[in-house]
Amino acid sequence: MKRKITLKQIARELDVSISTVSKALSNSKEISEDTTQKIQAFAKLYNYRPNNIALSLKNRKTKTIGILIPEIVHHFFSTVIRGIELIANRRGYNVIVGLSNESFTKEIINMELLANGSIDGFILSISKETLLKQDYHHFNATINQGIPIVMFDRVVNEVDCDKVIVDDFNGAVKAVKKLVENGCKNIALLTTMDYVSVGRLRTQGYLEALEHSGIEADPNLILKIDDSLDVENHLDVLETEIAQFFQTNPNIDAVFAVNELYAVTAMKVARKLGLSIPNDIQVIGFTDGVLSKHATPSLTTVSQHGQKIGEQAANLLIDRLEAEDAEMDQYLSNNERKSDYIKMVIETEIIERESTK
Amino acid sequence: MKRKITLKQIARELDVSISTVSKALSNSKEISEDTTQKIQAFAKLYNYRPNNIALSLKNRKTKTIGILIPEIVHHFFSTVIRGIELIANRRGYNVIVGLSNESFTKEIINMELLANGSIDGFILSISKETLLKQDYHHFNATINQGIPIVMFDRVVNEVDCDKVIVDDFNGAVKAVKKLVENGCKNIALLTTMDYVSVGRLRTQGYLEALEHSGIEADPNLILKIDDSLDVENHLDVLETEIAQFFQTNPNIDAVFAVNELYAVTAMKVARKLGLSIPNDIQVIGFTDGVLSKHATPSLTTVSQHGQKIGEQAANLLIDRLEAEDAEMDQYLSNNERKSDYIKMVIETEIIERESTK
DNA sequence: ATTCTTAGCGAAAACGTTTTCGTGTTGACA
DNA sequence: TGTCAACACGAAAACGTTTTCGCTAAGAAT
Repeated sequence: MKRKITLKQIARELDVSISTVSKALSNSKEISEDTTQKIQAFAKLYNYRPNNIALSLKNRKTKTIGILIPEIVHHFFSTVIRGIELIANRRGYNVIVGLSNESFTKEIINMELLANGSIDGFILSISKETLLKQDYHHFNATINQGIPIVMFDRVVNEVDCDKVIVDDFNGAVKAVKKLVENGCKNIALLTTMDYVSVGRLRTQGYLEALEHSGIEADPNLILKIDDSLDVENHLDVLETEIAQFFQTNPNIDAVFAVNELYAVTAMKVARKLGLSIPNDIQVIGFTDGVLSKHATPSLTTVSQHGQKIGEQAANLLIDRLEAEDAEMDQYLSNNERKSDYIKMVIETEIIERESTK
Repeated sequence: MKRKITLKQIARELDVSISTVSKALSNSKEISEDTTQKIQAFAKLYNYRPNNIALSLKNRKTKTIGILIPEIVHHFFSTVIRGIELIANRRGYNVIVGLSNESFTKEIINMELLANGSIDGFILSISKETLLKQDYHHFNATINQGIPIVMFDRVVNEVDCDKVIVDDFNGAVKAVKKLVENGCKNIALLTTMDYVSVGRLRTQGYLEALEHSGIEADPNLILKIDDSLDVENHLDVLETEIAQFFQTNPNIDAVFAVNELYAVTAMKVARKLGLSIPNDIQVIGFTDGVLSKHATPSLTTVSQHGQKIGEQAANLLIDRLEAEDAEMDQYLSNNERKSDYIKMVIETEIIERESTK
């Protein structure tokens, strides 16, 4: 087992100073061609690579981005990560991933852990518990420490930073309008409790589209599902709830669901009740994941372009990180270069499949 | 914006030496109670936290694990990550994620990048291209540098390291035997090309189960699908291929598929052909993902326990890392403590759902 | 009064870099 | 021969820690 070789070892071996080795390897013209050749050859032979940690310490930057998300086993979040990783790698950064598991405490712990030098900036999506508590001090604290944050999807006005969001409102509007155009009169909404902002926005979009179409919203056609319990493992609860909903409202001719799971479950339940999709009921879901694509019938969805969100978030963060460098060079104080944060909105797109006409 | 405070600043502020501050904060009894109190109070006030990078450099260990996987938008891999992250966090480690995107070159680049001090060890699953090329020098090189590797799922005998694998062979055997017990006579196999080891093992399990049940394997009932092309975006190709397969083999009464996608697609195609599941055809898939759970009918699968794999892999790696520390303390050379690598096999489990009787 | 402990603290090295600033040697030029 | 620039290299600081070792002063022991 040969440990990685260091500058010091090369220097000793070749009987020169550490500085000389360093300079030679960076092709400084301070060093004679002879020595440079010799050193580079030796370095190549022993496969020398500078130690990242030492560089990080010296440069006071790690070239690493911290990603903090509520859950990784989730199609949307993993596509976002893919987007981040793509851009990050292309621009010379690594990504380190932390999972909050929707927990406020784990979110804080993870942030503090990473904020102590391990990363240059964060890309994150807020956990449900944090949204419930409405306690955002840890975000502001890290920003105050000079560590920039880019939030995506689940964002919040109380924190001043770059944001990349899905146009949840308009996505919902588009979806519901499509159902209206397809002739639906009694469009049901399957949504979550309101504290997750995206759910609220989608609900608002639903209402807006109805109003704009001259249809009066019927509160009976809105089913709010408590997602504080682990729905994935209580599918039966979800199914019976939706079944009851359908039975007490037999006039429903369309369903707009704020996520994929609700949508496919609604389809499943509908068919069990003898309803045909899309003939009796048309369905559109939010989030274009693997379920939608492979469901039978395949599900028309509002695609959020997760990968694009990740890419934009990564670009925003890295832009800001490198702008900071430039500012340092130009002796600009933080006050002069006033923080004008960007809120980037990613347009949604309706992917038409078999669950609508 | 206040940058994070350092030992040096505390020392200057309180007019003591850096050493004193460091010792006081670690409650060394070299320092008087008075001074300790004063320093700790000050540190708390300014929210002092030691700089991770500096610690990493000093201790020559980063307390981070590098994960290298072919693809993140994939239910199995994300559950593995979740398992790794769970254990890693619990044992005081962070995880940094790299994606090879099934590319040999990206795999190498990522490894070299992280191996230069950024991480203490790797947990990885080999990319398809690497498996095709059968070039594993980069794995052996990093191991030789003293960086331990734990491989999972897609492993290879040519590299000497800890491994965590699914019992692909027995999983397939169990699945096919179940189909036989359910009365199926003509069990089809939907598999991939052989170079991905897991596909090969599952195929072998299929053959073994048939033989053991006294059924002669019919080559016509085996469909090898070329997964070098991006199947997800060429679903139609997959569907027609399977449709043809069904039509030329109308005697098929069961399907065993080596992954989830093939299985649900087979179900979809079967139903389009007017076949009923599970009455006309029973289906079992490998990999228990989100598709299986929510398909209609829901799919009976061989669960791989991805999270458990991740947990075991993380434990193996961290155990080895910390064993190294202990060895150092005991002045044991690498030769004495001979590397006896562990190959851990995670048993599969059949999750019965609606696609079988 | 002298020596010995011991408590309490600081100096310095080390981890692996990069970079600034010297410094000695050479050759050219006056 | 003396001066000067250019060349080639080394010493040292800095990034933020931890830890070993040494030092001083005070009190105890002789």
